[in-house]
Amino acid sequence: MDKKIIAQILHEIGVLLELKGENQFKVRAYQNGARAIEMLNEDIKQLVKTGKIEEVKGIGKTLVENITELVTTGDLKYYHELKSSVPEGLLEMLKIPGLGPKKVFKLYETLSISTIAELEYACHENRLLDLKGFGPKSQENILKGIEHIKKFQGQFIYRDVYSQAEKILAKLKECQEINEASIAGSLRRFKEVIKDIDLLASSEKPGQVMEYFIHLPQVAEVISKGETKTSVILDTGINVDLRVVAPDEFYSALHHFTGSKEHNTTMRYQAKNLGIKINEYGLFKGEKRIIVNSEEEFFQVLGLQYIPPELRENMGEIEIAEKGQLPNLVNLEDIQGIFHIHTNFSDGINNLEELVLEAKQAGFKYLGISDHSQTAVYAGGLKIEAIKRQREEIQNINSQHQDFYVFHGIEADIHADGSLDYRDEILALFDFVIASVHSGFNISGERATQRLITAMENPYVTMLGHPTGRILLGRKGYEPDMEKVIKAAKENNIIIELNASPYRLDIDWRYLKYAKEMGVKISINPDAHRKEELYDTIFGIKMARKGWLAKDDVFNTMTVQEVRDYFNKRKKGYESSV
DNA sequence: GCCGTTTTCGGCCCGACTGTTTTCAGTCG
Repeated sequence: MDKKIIAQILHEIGVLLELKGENQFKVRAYQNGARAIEMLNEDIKQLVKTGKIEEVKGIGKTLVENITELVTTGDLKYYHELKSSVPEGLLEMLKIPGLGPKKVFKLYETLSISTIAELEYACHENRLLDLKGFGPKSQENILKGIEHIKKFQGQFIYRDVYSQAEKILAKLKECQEINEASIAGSLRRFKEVIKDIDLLASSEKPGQVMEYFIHLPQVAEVISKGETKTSVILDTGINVDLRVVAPDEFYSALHHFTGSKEHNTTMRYQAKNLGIKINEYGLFKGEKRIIVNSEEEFFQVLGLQYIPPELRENMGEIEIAEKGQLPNLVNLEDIQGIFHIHTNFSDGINNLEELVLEAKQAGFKYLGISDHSQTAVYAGGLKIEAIKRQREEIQNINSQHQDFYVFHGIEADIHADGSLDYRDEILALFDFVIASVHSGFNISGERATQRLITAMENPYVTMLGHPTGRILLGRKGYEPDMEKVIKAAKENNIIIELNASPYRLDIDWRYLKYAKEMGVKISINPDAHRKEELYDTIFGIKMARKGWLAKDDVFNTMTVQEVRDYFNKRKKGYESSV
């Protein structure tokens, strides 16, 4: 059992205790404990074995016992007892805006409501009206919330939200009463999935700003409106929160509203040690406010290096910033070329030449073509004859372009047993081979892990494609043990793909830091099926930054000559071993 | 439930807004 699952269980215990009306500080202790475990660098089994787990801050006597039970038996009796005492539907009900643990439990206790469906029915029957703490407004809002959840499941992928946020922001900047405005929240932190848009503005006249905001043409409904905080729903169904602060509060507020909540919490502890209090209006030493004129200055006051928004997830960034050792994060300009491109030989829309022209225009120096392999019949996977034809076409293109190079690769399907879709002598024809899973998703995590590892042990494989097969908000993917997969990549000298399709963003950024520490290179691949999708590379860059990657950690920041040398060296490696 | 050199007891991060109240609990970020 790895630390991620342990952290999840501790977190869930916290939520369950909250639902049962337990002491809020006990709840917090479990949630702090969950975070502490998540942030560990060491192997948790080892920590338990050596007893060092007791030394972890936030883990006391009870949590040590619980964690030890989880690690040694793979289970926790207390967790099961707790879980069985709380109906599962109550956790679902927490997703309805305006409903927190107290109210959910009250509904359960007094009206025996334990699912969203039951709650919806009860609202239609007006049964919430007599309940203390509830009234007609809350009943109405709950129904709206349920409708919203059903319609949109309450979440959106980054790409679909960002352009909307930019448009609203541009409109705000036109408002004369606004001094400064910015995107904040999870969108500013480049989270792959977004719940709502957070915007921040500064003004002397917040009331007028709010009036201006709610009358924007995209606004479909006003949820709440105050002097400093207003929430609306756009015609596209997404929530937007606008906060307005005084001009000299802007940068400390920007930090506050960018979050994450966990990052802010740790920042407050950090500040407290220096005798400074942080709230959304600024930094305070006693009664006296310390005014800052940029976010850089905000961090400086607290003795920290500037932490870019994408790193603010409480994954050790504050500690490292204190030492001044944050990485210099990779940029789009560092990318020399891109791999994992589909042409009309398989399921891509464009031909090779169209893709090359677009790539040149985008400033790339090389492309790595990788169409589907023969088993992927649905996607027009390449038969042997087509491979040879494509090879000739690529050689032809390469002879025409002096300042651009096309590498010939393949996206080879990984079969259920981990074997690849072509014989070795066919795989040997390519400059590079991306091994990916496209079928048989319903396997255990253990089998998925073994399947990927077996594929990576094939000496002809260069890269592992979209390691979990997830589709954001759509498909969970097979759930391999990513730490084992990354270790195997290291042992077999395999590059791991960060699939930059906004629907995938797979490998998950949460594992990038580990891959970096292990010295496994990451390739940011757009998985483009049409020329416009070459530009999806930017979403991969955002995730790479979120995962702490610097230029040197990313394979396709290498020049065309460096890539050629790398592939040639690999080829020699397996030619001599075969 | 966790923590600690002012403490082994009594604290634990902070504030806005809503809907319910008639001064505030609950939710949210």
